[in-house]
Amino acid sequence: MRHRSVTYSPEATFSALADPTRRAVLDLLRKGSQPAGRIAQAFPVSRPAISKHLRRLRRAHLVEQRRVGRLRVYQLNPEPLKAVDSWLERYRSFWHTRLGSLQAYVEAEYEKEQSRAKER
Amino acid sequence: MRHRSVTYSPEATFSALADPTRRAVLDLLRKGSQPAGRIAQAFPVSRPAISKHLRRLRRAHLVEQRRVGRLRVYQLNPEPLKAVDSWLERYRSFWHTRLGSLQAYVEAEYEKEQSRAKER
DNA sequence: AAACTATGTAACCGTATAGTTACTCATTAT
DNA sequence: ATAATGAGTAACTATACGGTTACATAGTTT
Repeated sequence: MRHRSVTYSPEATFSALADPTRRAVLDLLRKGSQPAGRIAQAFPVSRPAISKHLRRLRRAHLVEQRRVGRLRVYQLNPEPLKAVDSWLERYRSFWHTRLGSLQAYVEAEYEKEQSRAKER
Repeated sequence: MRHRSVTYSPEATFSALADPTRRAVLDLLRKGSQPAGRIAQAFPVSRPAISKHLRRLRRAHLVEQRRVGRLRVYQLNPEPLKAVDSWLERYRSFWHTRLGSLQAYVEAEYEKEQSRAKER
């Protein structure tokens, strides 16, 4: 059951990561799993607010929840972050090779094409 | 002027990337810079909608705009993605080393501490 | 079983977002 | 000069979001 082989929607992942509080929660969980209440203590917002952030993180599979007595212990799940990492892959070439200049070339090419097009 | 040494807010970057249309625009620009109109043609939504997406991408510094005649040519700027990449860095250890088991340990430790705490 | 505790949900509010159509502005073509 | 074209902005609408307080639920203590 630990390996459900889920596909993580970049949709859910990126929008979960868009909120600073949620990123801070993840950072906190890097240092170890914690129950909801203790997580909430680390933030100036109300506990229900954190509860909602945790739900969003859960739906994005960025955290997993285990019930321990009346505690709900949250644990970081880095899988969706791996997905982000591999999404970034296609852009890596852009900062590793000098592709800016190539881009400039493509642009120039396009603009030439544009002017040619005008002459039908 | 090309090197303004800007700091990219993960805030702006992640929320820009949260929208599938905007990610698609970036993917499109990977293949070369294009004017706004041509970008818009690639999508089923109205041109003003794309215009607004482009503004958001601009504010996130994920694209740059150059005016060429009456065209506005958009070019991908991978810098903020590099920032995302380095934000991810701190999580890489989580999927490279086997930290899951360590986490389990920390949890157990915490729970023990909890029970001890009860006894004042 | 009654009281307490941890956590999630409901209902509500204000603001942001993505989309639309209508309009404006600047540049190119006639 | 006038028309046409590319692109951004304005105004509006519906929905999502983050926050709040009040309430519900489940487990733990006494």
